[in-house]
Amino acid sequence: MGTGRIRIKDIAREAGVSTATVSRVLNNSNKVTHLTRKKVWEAIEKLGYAPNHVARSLRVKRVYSIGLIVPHDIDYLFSFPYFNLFMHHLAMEAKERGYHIIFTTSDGDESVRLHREFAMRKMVDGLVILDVSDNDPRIDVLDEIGFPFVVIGRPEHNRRYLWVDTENEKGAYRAVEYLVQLGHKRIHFVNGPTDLAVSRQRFEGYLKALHRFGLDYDPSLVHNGEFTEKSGYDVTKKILASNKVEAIFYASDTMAIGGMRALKEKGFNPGKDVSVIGFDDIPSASVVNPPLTTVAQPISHVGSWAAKLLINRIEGKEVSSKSLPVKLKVRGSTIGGV
Amino acid sequence: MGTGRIRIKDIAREAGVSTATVSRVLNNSNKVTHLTRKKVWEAIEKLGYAPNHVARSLRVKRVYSIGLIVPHDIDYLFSFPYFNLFMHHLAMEAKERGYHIIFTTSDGDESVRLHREFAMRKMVDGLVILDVSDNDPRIDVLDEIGFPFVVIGRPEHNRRYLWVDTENEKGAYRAVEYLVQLGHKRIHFVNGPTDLAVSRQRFEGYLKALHRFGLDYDPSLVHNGEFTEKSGYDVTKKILASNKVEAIFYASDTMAIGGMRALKEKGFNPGKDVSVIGFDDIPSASVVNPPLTTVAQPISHVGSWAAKLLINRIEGKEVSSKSLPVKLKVRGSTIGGV
DNA sequence: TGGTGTAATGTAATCGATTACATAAGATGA
DNA sequence: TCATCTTATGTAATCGATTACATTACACCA
Repeated sequence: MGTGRIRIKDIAREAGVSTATVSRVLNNSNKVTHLTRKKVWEAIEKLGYAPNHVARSLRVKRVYSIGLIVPHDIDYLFSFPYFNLFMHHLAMEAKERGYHIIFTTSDGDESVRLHREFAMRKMVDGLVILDVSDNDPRIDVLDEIGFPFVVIGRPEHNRRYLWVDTENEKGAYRAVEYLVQLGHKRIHFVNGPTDLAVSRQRFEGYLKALHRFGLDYDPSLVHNGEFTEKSGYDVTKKILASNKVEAIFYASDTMAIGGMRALKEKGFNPGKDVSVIGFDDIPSASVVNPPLTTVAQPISHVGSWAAKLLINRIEGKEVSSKSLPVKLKVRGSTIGGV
Repeated sequence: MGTGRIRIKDIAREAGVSTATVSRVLNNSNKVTHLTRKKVWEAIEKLGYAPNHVARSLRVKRVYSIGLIVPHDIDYLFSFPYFNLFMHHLAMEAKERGYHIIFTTSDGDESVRLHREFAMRKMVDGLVILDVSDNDPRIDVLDEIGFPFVVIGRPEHNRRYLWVDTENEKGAYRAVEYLVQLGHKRIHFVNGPTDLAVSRQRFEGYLKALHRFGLDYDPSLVHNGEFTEKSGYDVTKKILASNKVEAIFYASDTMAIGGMRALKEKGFNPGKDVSVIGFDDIPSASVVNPPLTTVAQPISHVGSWAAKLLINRIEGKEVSSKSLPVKLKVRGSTIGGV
């Protein structure tokens, strides 16, 4: 029957104790008699009290929430695979530790200002940084303030901060390795934007695999686009205009799906006369035709590890960055696949 | 160079005014001289100050955030179409008004407790209720406390609360109407769970269209499942075991995608010898083969209207619930489609 | 010149919890 | 029995802003 207008003072009066004691009961301080504890809980039940979170936060200087500021351009939204899966696992792990997520969107320009504001106004205890690029100004800002954050991805090797990443290099390596095993020799690579670390890491894996299996690196086989369906389509059209193709490795599933559309339009039959591999394993990957062979990212683990590490840092515990394993899923889009 | 340890007091001292005046400048009170305003802003810039959001919230009794508590079972996650699109537009509209989203997950059992807690502890100013069912206890709880909320969907006609909904009935009507126009007479309907209002409303539209076009209602053509790919697959298998099929209307795209898989396994060719229509227009709908004809929901508008209405209610403005229009998108899964 | 009204600013209470410090009540031992 | 120590509880300061109310300064007019 609580209307929410009950304060700790009311509970103290009702139970015949001081507010300090009520607070101690609420926070499980051990220095309270069993009897008083009982009286206090009875009063709480009777009046329907729940402590005001804001007042508590002000005093303890912690809001028990972590911030997630997501660029709201639509491309990004659908290109970051499983975005809500990531977010759910972030939130679940956070809740486990008594935190929740504060979510907002930003367009590119205001993103830095928004991160700074979240930190300076103490709206959250820590921030998750998505979609990081080289020399990301958000990182400088947070570093300068000394505010806790964790980066999804790993932009530069010489920077020291907390990150959670997937094995991008190894994933690309595995994809190329598999294509080589199928007998392919000319392996096209449709990569993401060059200024993203992910792209560089996947390119590195591509290169290493070529080298390992004695294939020459041919720059004309490597193309950079955006992580979108349209870009995959466009780049593939361009490839088809001037090249023979036997195998294409796309740095994202959305690109690969666009690419398959272009291939089919030109009369190709992925999985029969051309091999296509994607990266991510988004939900659509298994429902397109043919089902897409891809390098699966452990997105849910990325989410929970991000929460775990960030909260550890917030609470002053020992932390170290984490790289999570990827896995090749063979489906129908590669020759001889399922 | 702000370390975030600057308080309003420091600004007051630096600018040679009182904290009250600083506060007035920050909140754009008109009763401040141009000169003092300038002095205060200079001090703010110089010391790198940003007001503490928690302290402000405590005083003004508003946290400028709205809560979104999402069930974390994976089925729901992928069956609610465009979940992140909804969420982004919710967040964008909210930000426009100076609010952000507090996001957390719950499993079924704790959901009611969590909603109550968010309200009672004043962790948010209002709540968005997703995935509502008949006699939803969350609604009773919030009503009793007198806490602002907006429901996505419209469970019962005799209840009075704020909701945002799409034209489910009209959408189903349009789907059936289109199938009839294609010449179909036996129209299967694979609906969602019977206890959801959405299901009832779509069923109502199905019935009305049948009636309007002089077709008899045959209960054996109507089936209830879950809004998942697997359920769509299973139900379709069952249908195929005992029925001839010419047209199937699925109450969700994920179901329709599962259904098409079952149809193809049995040698059917959607778009050629059988018509399939979905509902939602999720991203996958346009990439499956054949592309899915479907009733598109204006999810982004649902998000922004939810924010708009809820914030209006929070701020004591006039509000009324909103029903948003759907639209049939003809693609390749219906005979004669694109 | 003095009274009155208005605009700008200051003082201090307030929001609702937590917690440092003070105190009271028992327990213990000589 | 009394000094001492321990444990439970209370008192009041505190977190960092906003704002009701008080005050000052000045303009205006009779």
